[in-house]
Amino acid sequence: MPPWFAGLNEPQRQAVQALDGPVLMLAGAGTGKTRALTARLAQLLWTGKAAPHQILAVTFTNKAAREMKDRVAALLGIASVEGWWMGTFHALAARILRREAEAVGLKRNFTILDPDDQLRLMKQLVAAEGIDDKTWPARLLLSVVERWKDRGLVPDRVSAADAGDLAGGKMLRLYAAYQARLRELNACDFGDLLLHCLTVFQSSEAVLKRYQQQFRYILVDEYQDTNVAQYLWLRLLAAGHRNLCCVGDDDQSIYGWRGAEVGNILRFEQDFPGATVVRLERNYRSTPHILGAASGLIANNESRLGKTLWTEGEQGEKVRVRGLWDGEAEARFVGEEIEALQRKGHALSEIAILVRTGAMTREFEERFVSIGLPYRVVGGPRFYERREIRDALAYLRLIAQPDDDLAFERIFNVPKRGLGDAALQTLQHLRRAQGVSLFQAARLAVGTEELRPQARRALAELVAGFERWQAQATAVPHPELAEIVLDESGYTAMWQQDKSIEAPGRLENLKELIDALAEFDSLAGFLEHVSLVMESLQDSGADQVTVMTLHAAKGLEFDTVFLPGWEEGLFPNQRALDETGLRGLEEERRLAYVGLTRARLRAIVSFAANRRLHGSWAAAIPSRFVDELPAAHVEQESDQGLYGAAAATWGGSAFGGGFRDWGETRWSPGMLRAQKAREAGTAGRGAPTLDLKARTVESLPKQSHGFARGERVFHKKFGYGAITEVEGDRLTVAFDHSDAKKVMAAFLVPAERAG
DNA sequence: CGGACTAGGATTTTT
DNA sequence: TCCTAGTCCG
Repeated sequence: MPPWFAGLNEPQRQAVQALDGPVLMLAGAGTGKTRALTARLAQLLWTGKAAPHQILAVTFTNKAAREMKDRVAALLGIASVEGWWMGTFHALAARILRREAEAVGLKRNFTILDPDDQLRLMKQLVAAEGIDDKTWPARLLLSVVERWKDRGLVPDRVSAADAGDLAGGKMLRLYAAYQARLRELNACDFGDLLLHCLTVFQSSEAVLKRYQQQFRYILVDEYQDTNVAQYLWLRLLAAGHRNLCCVGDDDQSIYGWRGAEVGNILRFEQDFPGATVVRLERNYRSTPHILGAASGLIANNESRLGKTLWTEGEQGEKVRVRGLWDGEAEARFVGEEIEALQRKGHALSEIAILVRTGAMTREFEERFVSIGLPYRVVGGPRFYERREIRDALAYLRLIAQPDDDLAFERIFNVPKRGLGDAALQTLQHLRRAQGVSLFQAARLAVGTEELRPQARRALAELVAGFERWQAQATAVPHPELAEIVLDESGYTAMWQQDKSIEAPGRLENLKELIDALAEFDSLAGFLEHVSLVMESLQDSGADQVTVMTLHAAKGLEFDTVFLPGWEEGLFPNQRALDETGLRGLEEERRLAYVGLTRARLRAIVSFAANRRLHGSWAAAIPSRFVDELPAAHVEQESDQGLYGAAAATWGGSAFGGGFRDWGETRWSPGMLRAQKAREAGTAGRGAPTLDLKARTVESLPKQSHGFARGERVFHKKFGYGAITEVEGDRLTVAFDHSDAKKVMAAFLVPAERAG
């Protein structure tokens, strides 16, 4: 028996051995999915059922593809497996489309547009079609196009009903114009990579058959995050040998907002009759308490296949739930907890803070900087999205592909050479009239009186530069060429003269770009890589805490996971709720599930009663997800005595009373103290009620705050006001000097006791 | 053309 | 509150 079977459990072995026919591997969080997958690939090669080039393996990210390649090679005891088709949908589709480009009216050296270019293009077209961009922002219309592409819809397949009155009824025309313009530019956007592939496959039986025959075995990871276009792409390719293995977890589908269809995985058995379904339910990652909390939470979702994750081992620590005054306090709390862990010898690299929105990282960054805690933020501005990198790339793109008008527009006045809107308008006019590219138009304009002498001179120099660089491209090694281009264009000089603090870093990044360039055989190869692999080059081995979004955390695991910001509106995110209702809510819940299941040993959920959003303060209510965590696996904590007046009303339960079914009522000593203080009318400002042991409570009585409608109250942040509504311990207060707000009773004191 | 100012908007994001 | 994109004026 080959070595990769060692240590696999029964379902995992089944997943490895069921090589033929359709297979659905339902792999819960932390159930050793990657292990089974790599073993399966090794098994395919080892049994001789397929050569590497006959296996199509699709992953969600480039990183995942790399890791899988390395792991399979390691299993087989070789340095690397050459020649197989492993990568993301987009990378694989691009590889196919490069060969078949002519069939969809593109040249083989087509450009893959980045999101910035896409938006710029859409803006131009919105203006050209006479659509009011105030009512119909290009951003929105672009996302409409993207969603259509996600569903595999080319312009003439979109129904009038789908288009509705979008863009004032001009949406279909706009989509067609967008596609037409992309063809003129010899360019594709990301969605097109798949969409054009589908067109190729559907229009040529022979071509499709060739690929069907080649790919004897197809394997897809993260199937729950595939969209319709990807599903169709797979179905076409798999129709030949029917050896399709899809791996995923419906409970971890979190990309619906960008077109992913959980339905793909839910429907698999109907789509591929006779499919073998393997369930990996034994979790090797988390403690029973963490797993229990996560399972209880996700059980609130309706649309799921349902799994029963189990694990052996010690119960471990309960999931801690902690309420705090505001975001700042929350960051302080997390910082302190991390320092405590650090003192006990825990590695910072085993600690992560998973936030719902990117903006939330800031509060933690500020805190960590001030206490000197090493951290890194994953995500954020990616290397290839930096301005200087994108500018440099635009130069290189224009050398490789002179029809790339978007690249031309980007750099024709960067560095500033006295060319502006007027000059561009002239060139655009010429471009349209002559049916040529902007670069060609520029070349033409140099020989006319169309432009002012100054602009003409500048443009002539630019055109001459590009002609020279294009000629050099064949003779000079490409990293060197890049250096020449950046020097001669004045781009490097521009940043050298820039006195801002970012300038040196930008020059540094440009150097890095040149280094990266050297790792590729050709300029074209490099540009392909750049457009398909938009990941940052960060991966320092330093011992630092990781801060990132929940989305970015998918597939990762840590000993300790902090989950801050569990507040209604923030998480579940109000916008997700508004836009997709129950579907959105369930996706948010899956996101919470993903977050919890990242933790191996401990998870700490927190929420704040007040949060600053877009500059203004908002009172927050604990997330419904907090209520949904099963009491048996949760330890609830809250602050008291920390916020002066607020502590006095602790008995009213800032964070406890809102929880349903929290088991039997138990009063902690601290609560009793606070309650007594309240009854006695002595606000506990500064009262030493902070007692670590006393803070743990399992249940809090409801309606114990004793506030009534009409009562005058004082709130530390909002000042005086009157209660207009009471819903449990959530009160609506009409503040004298602020709008009416929902606040937690615990943060109110009767007005007569304030001050 | 380019710097300064102002108004609006502000999830999640890999490819 | 903070950032960016668009507008206005020198």
